[in-house]
Amino acid sequence: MPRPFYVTTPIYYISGNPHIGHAYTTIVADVLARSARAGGSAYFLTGTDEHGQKVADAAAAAGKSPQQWCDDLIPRWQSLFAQYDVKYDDFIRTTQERHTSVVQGIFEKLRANGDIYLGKYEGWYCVHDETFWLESKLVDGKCPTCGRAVQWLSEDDWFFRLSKYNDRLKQYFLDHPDWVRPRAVYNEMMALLDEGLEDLSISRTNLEWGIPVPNADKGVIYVWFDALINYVSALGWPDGEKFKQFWPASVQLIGKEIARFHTLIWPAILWGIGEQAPDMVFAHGWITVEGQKIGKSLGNAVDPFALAERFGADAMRYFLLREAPFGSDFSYSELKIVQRYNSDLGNDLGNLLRRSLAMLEKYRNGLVPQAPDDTAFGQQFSDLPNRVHGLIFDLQFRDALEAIWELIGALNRAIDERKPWVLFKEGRAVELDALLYDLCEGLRWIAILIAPFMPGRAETIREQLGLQEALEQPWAQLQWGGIAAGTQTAPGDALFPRIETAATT
RNA sequence: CGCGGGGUGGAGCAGUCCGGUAGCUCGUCGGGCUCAUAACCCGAAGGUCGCAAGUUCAAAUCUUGCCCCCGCAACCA
Repeated sequence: MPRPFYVTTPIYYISGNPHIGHAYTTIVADVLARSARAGGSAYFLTGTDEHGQKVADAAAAAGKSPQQWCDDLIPRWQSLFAQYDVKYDDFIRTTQERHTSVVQGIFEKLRANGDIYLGKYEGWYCVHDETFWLESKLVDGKCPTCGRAVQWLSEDDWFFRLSKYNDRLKQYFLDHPDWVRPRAVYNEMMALLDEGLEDLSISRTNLEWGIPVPNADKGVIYVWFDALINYVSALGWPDGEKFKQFWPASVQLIGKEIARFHTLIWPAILWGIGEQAPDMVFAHGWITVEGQKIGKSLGNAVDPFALAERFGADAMRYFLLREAPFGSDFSYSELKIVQRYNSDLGNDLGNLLRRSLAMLEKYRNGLVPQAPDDTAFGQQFSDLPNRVHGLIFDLQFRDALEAIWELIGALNRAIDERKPWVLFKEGRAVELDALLYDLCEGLRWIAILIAPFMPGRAETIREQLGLQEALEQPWAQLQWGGIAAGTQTAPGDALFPRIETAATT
């Protein structure tokens, strides 16, 4: 029985509508969770981050209370994930009582042991934007966003004694060189540790939308301190059954811009309350549009709903994980999606299913023949499931998909080389049966292996093959020869109908 | 000297940590096949791996300098 697998996404800050990047991270987590479930138990957490100034501002602009604003937006996020076939186990909202009580509990515990203390927070402050600015950010001594004069503000805030954990963090990084990935992010965080960490202000007295500092007459807890704790509050820290079962997290997925919070501050908080740091934090890259970062200010945000509708959840999931090595930025364009769709999904995979079942239908009335004695494919690909499995849990999704496509390529090649139409015409039944069997069995493997990536189409393949078994099964036990002779197949519509566009013709 | 990432055949990328005949996908050109979603299979052309110097028997890969592009710098995955 493998160790229980716990994967998290960042909780998404709901100051606006979701974009394709939010879908991306969540899909990756879903692929990991589905893969883990096939071999054991897994828990997959996502959710929303609902406190802080920006949410308060956005709500005010819409004439709503912050809570109402969040409540109204939640369905938008949940329907996004549903549209991409994401099956999370829990969806946490930082405004839920189960979360706020844990945050306050952790605050209290850290204050009791001296890791949280009262100090002074000082800096340049723009009253209009309600934002603190570093001296270096000021433009001509004025607010860089609104141009108004700034004032020197100093308030009493609660501080987290982050500096105390600098050495322990550094040692932890040295002892666990793979705990932060990819390498570039690890190096960047190490550089910050070498510079030395300063204590962190974790309360705001000028803000009301947040979790109140416990046993204090004013102030709310800094939104990041609040947000990070979701990963354990959702499990019912400190005594929840799920917490005992699943913590520490196996993989925490984040975007690279929030690496410092997750790899420096988060472990320190955990250590402060006597818990373990997660096994791995993986900071993935950005989806860019023609090399430019996606952002509302740039007006190039990509609507994930429209993409799912146009290409389908499975094709989008495939594209996002196949296009670039996980961890790197990659440039998105609809033309690229169409090309991947047509070549990899339509031509290679869809067409393989179609031509295989068409021949089986024509030559053998759609019935899977006897398994051959000679299993060249079984030999050649016996290691494939373990290989793919290993690559997935090493978060090398692109390589995992390429490995699966090697089998698809080999099957397409076998058809050309062994010419079943000739075998049929010449009555060479043994050879024909052997090939047809291998094609069906290969497709069964493919359905099982791609299921975490493309759960919908994998299921379609399963149905067309006439398989009775569920696709979610331990890969280690996958053996060539699993599809039973006599299985009635049912050819259907094209798996990925070709998309014709001006650019592809 | 704020931190970091990147510059590889027409396009998009891998490979760079642990030097050893430059790889993948798409596109292009030629051929094959007819089971199939004008799909599939085989072959070919095409790169002084940003520039320069250095280390080495050997550098895309290590060192140094320079040029260009792009992110980040307390709340954008």
